Amino acid sequence: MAGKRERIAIRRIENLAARQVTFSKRRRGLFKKAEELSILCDAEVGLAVFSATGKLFQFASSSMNQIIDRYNSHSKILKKADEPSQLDLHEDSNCARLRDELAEASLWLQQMRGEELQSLNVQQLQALEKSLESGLGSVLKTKSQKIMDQISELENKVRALCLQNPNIRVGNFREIVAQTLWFSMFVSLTCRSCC
Amino acid sequence: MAGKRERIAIRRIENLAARQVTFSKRRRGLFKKAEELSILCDAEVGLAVFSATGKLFQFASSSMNQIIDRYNSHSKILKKADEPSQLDLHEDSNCARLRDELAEASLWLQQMRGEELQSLNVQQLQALEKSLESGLGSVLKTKSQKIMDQISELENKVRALCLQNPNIRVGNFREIVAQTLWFSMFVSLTCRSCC
DNA sequence: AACTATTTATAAGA
DNA sequence: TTCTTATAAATAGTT
Repeated sequence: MAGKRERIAIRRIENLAARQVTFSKRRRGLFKKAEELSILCDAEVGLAVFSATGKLFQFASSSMNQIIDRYNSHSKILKKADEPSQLDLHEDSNCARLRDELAEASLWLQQMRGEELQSLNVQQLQALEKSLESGLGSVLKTKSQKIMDQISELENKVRALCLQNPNIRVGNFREIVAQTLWFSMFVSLTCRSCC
Repeated sequence: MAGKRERIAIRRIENLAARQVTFSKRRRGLFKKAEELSILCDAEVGLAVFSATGKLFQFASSSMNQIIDRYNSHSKILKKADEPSQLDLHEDSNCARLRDELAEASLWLQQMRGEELQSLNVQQLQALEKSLESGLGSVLKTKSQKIMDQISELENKVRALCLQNPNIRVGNFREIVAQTLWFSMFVSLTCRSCC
């Protein structure tokens, strides 16, 4: 019949076939639990497994590169005074400062894009929200202005054409444009908050 | 008596305390299984877990750096090979590259804050707008979640107090809180988009 | 942190 | 490999 199961000791399985079967089964179980942990507990999880034959299996709740980046920035802090890496050995203080500044700027960028927010408290989130809203306002204003500029430019071109061609009257311009697809697109781009 | 256990759905545990307990339990289980797999099946295993609060937990059957190196050399085949690795470059050019990246990151930050927008065209402004909106959405979501966590934490504390003090009924909690300044603040912070 | 009723993972066999 | 099943192991809810 099926499995009279016994507990096994945790050491290398000598039999190749058994080792491969166990690898396949336990690998699936491990990846499943990794994913469950990331979902249930809102954790970022990265898992890489190389089989004895060299094949790579991986799981990442976000992306493996993002997790490796986060890992590096974390462990960099932990081993500040430890053995300096090859890069750090020849690095002058100016370069190190650049690195710190870049790390800080990157974190800010990530947070403005909505990542890495868990370490912020409610007040900090509130401040970030303000900043994003203000930035969004400026962007919308600039975009509208550029679109209006483009419209005036077009208007000038049409006016110039009209001077050469008396069959078209300048006063018609807005009406003509209003009937075109372009104008409705402009409107939808410009007035996103009001309509 | 102890645990009448039910199966749970695999999605984010809303209650903060329960989430933390489960994280702690399942994390231990996951790391144990990762180690067992590496020993039983002679595999190289690397596992990194960031808690929702940003804390790092890791396991590596050899060393994490070795595993990251091996991962990179594996996945490098899949990626475009024209990307110059920072290890291949001399320190000076590495430092110069840092400077460039910092300059670019700074410009991005400025632009997300609504400065230096004149050099962007309408399409780029549109993309920036999308990014800001998405970031703002995540920030709002995270903020709401943290506030709800704080509320359930408070709720748990009140519930505990009620158990010790029979004069207060648990059912009154929301009504009591609803009368306080705090609750109205919570509501205004949480429901900015709906009210 | 401990306790257990249950669910889940899996070792061995088919 | 895949399925089955007895059993070991993990863990959800409680204390």
